[in-house]
Amino acid sequence: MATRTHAPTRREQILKEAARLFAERGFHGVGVDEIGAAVGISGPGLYRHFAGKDAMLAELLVGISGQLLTGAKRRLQEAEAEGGGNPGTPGVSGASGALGVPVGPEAEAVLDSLIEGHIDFALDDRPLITLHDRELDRLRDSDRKLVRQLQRQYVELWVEVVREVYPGLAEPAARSAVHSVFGLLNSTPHLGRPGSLPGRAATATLLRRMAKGAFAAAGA
Amino acid sequence: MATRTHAPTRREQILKEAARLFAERGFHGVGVDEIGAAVGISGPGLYRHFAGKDAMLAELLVGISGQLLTGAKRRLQEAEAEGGGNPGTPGVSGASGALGVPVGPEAEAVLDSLIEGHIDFALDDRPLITLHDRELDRLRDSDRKLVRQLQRQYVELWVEVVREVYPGLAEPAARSAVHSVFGLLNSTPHLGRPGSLPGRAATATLLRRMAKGAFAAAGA
DNA sequence: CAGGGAGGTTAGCGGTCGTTAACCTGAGGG
DNA sequence: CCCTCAGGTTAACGACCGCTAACCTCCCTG
Repeated sequence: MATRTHAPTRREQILKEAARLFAERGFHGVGVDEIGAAVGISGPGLYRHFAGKDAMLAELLVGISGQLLTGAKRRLQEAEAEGGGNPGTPGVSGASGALGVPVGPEAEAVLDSLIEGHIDFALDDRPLITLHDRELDRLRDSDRKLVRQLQRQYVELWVEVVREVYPGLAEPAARSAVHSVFGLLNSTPHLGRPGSLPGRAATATLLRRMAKGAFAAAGA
Repeated sequence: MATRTHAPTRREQILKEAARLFAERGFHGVGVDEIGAAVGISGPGLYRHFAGKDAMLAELLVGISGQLLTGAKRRLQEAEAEGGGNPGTPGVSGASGALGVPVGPEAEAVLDSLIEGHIDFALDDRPLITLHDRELDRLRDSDRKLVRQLQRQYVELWVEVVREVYPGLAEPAARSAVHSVFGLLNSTPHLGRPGSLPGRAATATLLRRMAKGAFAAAGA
């Protein structure tokens, strides 16, 4: 929450409006003139800020994936520090590597935290969540590889935590379960315009309960 | 399952390939030449079968929505007949109207059946499931209205059944829960190509368990 | 007070795309 | 045996779109 308290720069305005338009009508369905018009300038003026239309999409998608992954890593480390957890055993789940996943009851708290973070993101940046799994194929190869790598790390982080909480889940099943819960949490754009919702807090609570219930049912 | 045992006609070939391409690269990202090439003819030959590119998308989306709704209605009626259920009380849930929803334990069986049907569809027609909630806005107004109406009926049918199974759920919460479970079930396109999956039956079982777990958690 | 760069503008080019026009062909029926 | 017509073909048109070129105009700074 401590990010970005300054006034939004032009670039940020453009990215925000571009995200909204891309989410509404698809990358190919939006012209650069429309993006420009949405921020008060028109057409080719955008090229003072971005190399091209592709570059806007790339920056959006890389930003989303990175933000999700960074937040998840932060939450995992916070839980690790808070729990005082096992300084000598950075990883218990076999050949996993990059990050130490807490064990036992602490793992469940981490999973809750991951769910909470993803819900916040899905509710606060609905256009971005839409783009994130819809327009990936419109990227240049190098950008697409980068985004895919970030997404994969994010998924793997969830999978490790989920398997710690539900040891009965085999790895492929856990991965499928994680993707399915992402589908559940990312359904917020379909829940009607923000106003027909029963309130943000109530929606978040419902989503959290459903996600936990889905995981629990998967791990039975 | 009894539908379409005959050899596929040209129109059906075209629709199938168009659905795949639209799902892969988006409606605006696919040219008519590519669609034609996918069925062995090239470019404008498609116009012997469809009025235009828009018409293909419209037929696909209307077909999907109608198929989902029809299947759901059929399952509801089958359960009604099988349960022998309450011929004098066609509807117990207040001012609902079009269809009689069974009460009590029968309702849970109906919900299971709805989940089963949706999973079958999501696993068998992944491109269509993708299009269904992605390219709706590219339709002409009249077609879009029709599709929206069919989708809304489908959702309402689920909502009625869910509220019968979990009477504690208020209507807006039930609607959100239904949309979220759709998100969960429609996540199959993200589960990797059909082959990296742990097998269709295992995937279906996992999805079914998670959907039921999510509903149960929502209705607590 | 020059001057230079940041951030706009409009005109226009080149390519792509959906669609139409005009033409061809092979199979079935009177 | 011709005629028709379903189902193709290629050529081409018009619109649109991403992007560049050329130019303008403040504002800030030495």
